[in-house]
Amino acid sequence: MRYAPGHNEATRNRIVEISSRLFREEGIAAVGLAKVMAKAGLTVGTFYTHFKSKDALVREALLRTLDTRHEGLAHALEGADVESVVRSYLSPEHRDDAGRGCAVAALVAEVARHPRATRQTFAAHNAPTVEALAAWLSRLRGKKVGAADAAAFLGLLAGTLQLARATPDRAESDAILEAGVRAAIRLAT
Amino acid sequence: MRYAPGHNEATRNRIVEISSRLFREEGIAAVGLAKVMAKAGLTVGTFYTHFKSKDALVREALLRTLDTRHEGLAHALEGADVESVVRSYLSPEHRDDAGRGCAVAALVAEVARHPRATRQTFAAHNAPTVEALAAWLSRLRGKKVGAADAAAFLGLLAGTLQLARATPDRAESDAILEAGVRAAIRLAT
DNA sequence: TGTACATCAGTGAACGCGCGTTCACTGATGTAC
DNA sequence: TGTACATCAGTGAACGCGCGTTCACTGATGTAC
Repeated sequence: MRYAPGHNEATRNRIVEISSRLFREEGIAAVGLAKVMAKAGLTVGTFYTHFKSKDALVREALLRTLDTRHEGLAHALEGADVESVVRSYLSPEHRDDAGRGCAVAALVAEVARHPRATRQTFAAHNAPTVEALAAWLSRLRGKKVGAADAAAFLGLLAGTLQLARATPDRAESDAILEAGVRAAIRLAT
Repeated sequence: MRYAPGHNEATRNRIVEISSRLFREEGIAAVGLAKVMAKAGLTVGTFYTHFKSKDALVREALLRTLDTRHEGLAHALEGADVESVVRSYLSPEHRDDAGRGCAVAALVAEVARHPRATRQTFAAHNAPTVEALAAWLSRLRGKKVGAADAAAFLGLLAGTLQLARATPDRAESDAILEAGVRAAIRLAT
């Protein structure tokens, strides 16, 4: 069969989107290529006409997810008050839907154990978000907040979300999210 | 061969210690039983005379690691100033030696995706540490700090350590640790 | 207008490998008689 | 004192399975002549 122009890009795109979701939901190691390709309605063999290796897909999925988030973030931080920003990150919805959520919270620990190339992709495409956070925090505090401080702020958000996700008691998990909101507000202002 | 009394316990113990280290270093999924048993100087078959399954070992290793940390912590927090406590957690040494480090930072994201039994073991054996942190923070702030707030504080520490671990540029990673120290001090006092 | 060939995303079977788990067996030492 | 049997941590080979990766092939459509 012959394919419409852009068919290749569209398929490649679909594979990236699907894997990005699955990686965040189940972890990178737990997601096999067969599962990704089946969700894309294709067989495994096709994978290698689009990507050099699983590692290459991992990097692609990471940068896509991080870039997409950054695009949304710049807009979301525009004039938003601290509490609503922090509360939407540390929400039960975000906790319960890791697949559509923050890649840092879902994958940072696993990425830390990946090859340098993966870590570099992660760091490079997380940097714009950290910069945007730094600018936002600077505005809130009325004085210059550096990238490292913004990263620590992101660490608080991601770490607290992870703890909430690992806590089996729902009321306790909700309370951790609330405490995270309080802590983040204290830190941001 | 016949074995000395306590030999069974000693072997079981060794398997738990070794796996606890490897799990924190490489992640639970990435560590096979063959690797654990080889490090213990045994063959894989022996594993099942000591544990029902890999999942059972995971729970055992988690509770052991968390209990051991809690024992050390109560002593470490006794009269220690904020900065030295926080700085020893967010140290380059801790970042670079995950195998001997905090199980929360190393494994919380992976545990969140494990069966409920594992999450319950994790939560139950992490609770004493959170309580000890809450008591310590209460002393520092001069007013009652709840368990959820202490958990958020632990979230800041673990999340920041994870980000530092994933950051390939060493200077940048060091700066994140320093920023984490500042944030934790602000939050604790 | 008709024929031959090129293109290329996708197929599907196979590859070696490591995984968790099972199981018949070993063999040094203990106990029973 | 000597013999028969019980104990039990450890052995090592095998199991089915899913993994990432490879590769000869397909087949609908495009282009060349």
